[in-house]
Amino acid sequence: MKIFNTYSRSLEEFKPLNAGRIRMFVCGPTVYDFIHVGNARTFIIFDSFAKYLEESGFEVFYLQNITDIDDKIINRAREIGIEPEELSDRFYREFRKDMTALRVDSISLYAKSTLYIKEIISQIEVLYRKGFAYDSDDGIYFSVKKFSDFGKLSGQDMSQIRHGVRIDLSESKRDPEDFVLWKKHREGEPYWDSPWGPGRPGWHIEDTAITSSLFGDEYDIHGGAVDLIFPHHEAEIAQMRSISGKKFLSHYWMHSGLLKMGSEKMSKSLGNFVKVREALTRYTGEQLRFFFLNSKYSSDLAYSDELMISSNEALSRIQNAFMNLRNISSDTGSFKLDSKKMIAEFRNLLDNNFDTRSVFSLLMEKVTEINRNIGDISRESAKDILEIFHFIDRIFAILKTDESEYHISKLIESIIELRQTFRKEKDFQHSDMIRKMLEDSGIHIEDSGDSVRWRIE
RNA sequence: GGAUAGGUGGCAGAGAGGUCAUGCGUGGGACUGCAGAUCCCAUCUACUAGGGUUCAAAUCCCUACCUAUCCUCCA
Repeated sequence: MKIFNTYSRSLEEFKPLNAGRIRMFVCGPTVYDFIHVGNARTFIIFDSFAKYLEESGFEVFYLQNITDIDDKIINRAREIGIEPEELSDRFYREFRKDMTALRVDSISLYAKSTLYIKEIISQIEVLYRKGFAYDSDDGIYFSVKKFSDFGKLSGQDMSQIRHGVRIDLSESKRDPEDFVLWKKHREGEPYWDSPWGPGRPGWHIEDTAITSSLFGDEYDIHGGAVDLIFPHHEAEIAQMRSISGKKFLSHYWMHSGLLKMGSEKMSKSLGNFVKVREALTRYTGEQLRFFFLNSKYSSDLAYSDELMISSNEALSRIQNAFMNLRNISSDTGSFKLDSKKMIAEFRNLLDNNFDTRSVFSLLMEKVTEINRNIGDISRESAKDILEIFHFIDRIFAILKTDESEYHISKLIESIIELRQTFRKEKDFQHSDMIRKMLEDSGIHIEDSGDSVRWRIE
């Protein structure tokens, strides 16, 4: 398997540190609000990648951190008038709900930063003792100058960095590029005791404390979106390698591209974002997954309702073919596909830097072939072809494979269709009656123009 | 100013020296009680511009222009 490693800027043959076992870490969210679909793209990409690694026979420990203490959390909690802990708890739970709805279920452990304060402090102590960190009036800082490889991952020459353009130059730092490891306590903020007095961790140190407790000094894969490369991932490398003295933190660095609204990155600060929670009222988790996975993971991708709709058309064809194959009851038929061969081809493509786009390109061709021959497929042959779809679904989770859930949703959809015919005929007596029946069964209906959205309350 | 990715058909997006990407959309047709689903055909001088290398370049090299991201926080 080949992976594009950001560190070397090249395609490398992937070799796990321990044969058969992979330790993968992906930066998680700061839980101060609902996550948006841009965040979701990254999580879906790495979820699917982890699923593929497992499908390829590796045992994967997939670790994700949860930043549950941070300026944003404190500020937002203050605005609403609740405790930071209450806020982060709430949005951690909301985040997990989103992940479930998006079928992101490959993470072995979600590690909350505040549960690793002890490890964070001991990392800072080591850095301090070794001379990489210094004590200042408002915190403990990492001295970037002391780590000569700083900038290697992002290709930055630290002498060329433009200081003070966007960041306020702090008097407390020796050098502008230094970053904070420990923030000293300020009135009204949560704090923990430490050798430097009460305070709380800086952002970058959480991740290395968590990975070092669970993985040790080194691990296989570190993932995240490109906007985290500098300075976050550089800082992680600097911290951990300064502590361990080793040549690597993660052996492979994988970065996913950004989701764009128009020509700009979707982000909280620009305000041009769509929450996952909102998107899920319009689209299914499978539709969002298919949209995100049907492009190269490392490229930026534009998001819009229009693009979602066209992507959904393609997904429907796949899902319809899948459904039709499952419903075949004929004993005779001459059409066959060699599922073993197809799956081997898919693996080949995925082994090339997780080329999901080519997989779907090939799958679409096969879907057309299947549909063309749908009347000439025996139950036996359909069973074999379905193996292909099961393989696809194990990795991408884009099909509704749960039989009961699938049939119930189909039933609901048929009832809604029936109701639509009444609405079109302006027979509102009957359409309202159907709506009431559905509402009574806990199925909520929302009309908007010609389309109908529904959800189980 | 520096760094890192890019600039591909109406749209979204793969590919990375020679053969069809794929999907959506659009037009036509087949099937069908209607619709839907599905299939077929067409949309085939698409690769930012200008130079160069090569028998052959969207793909390699040079130059220019443009875009995004990072150099606070961000997935």
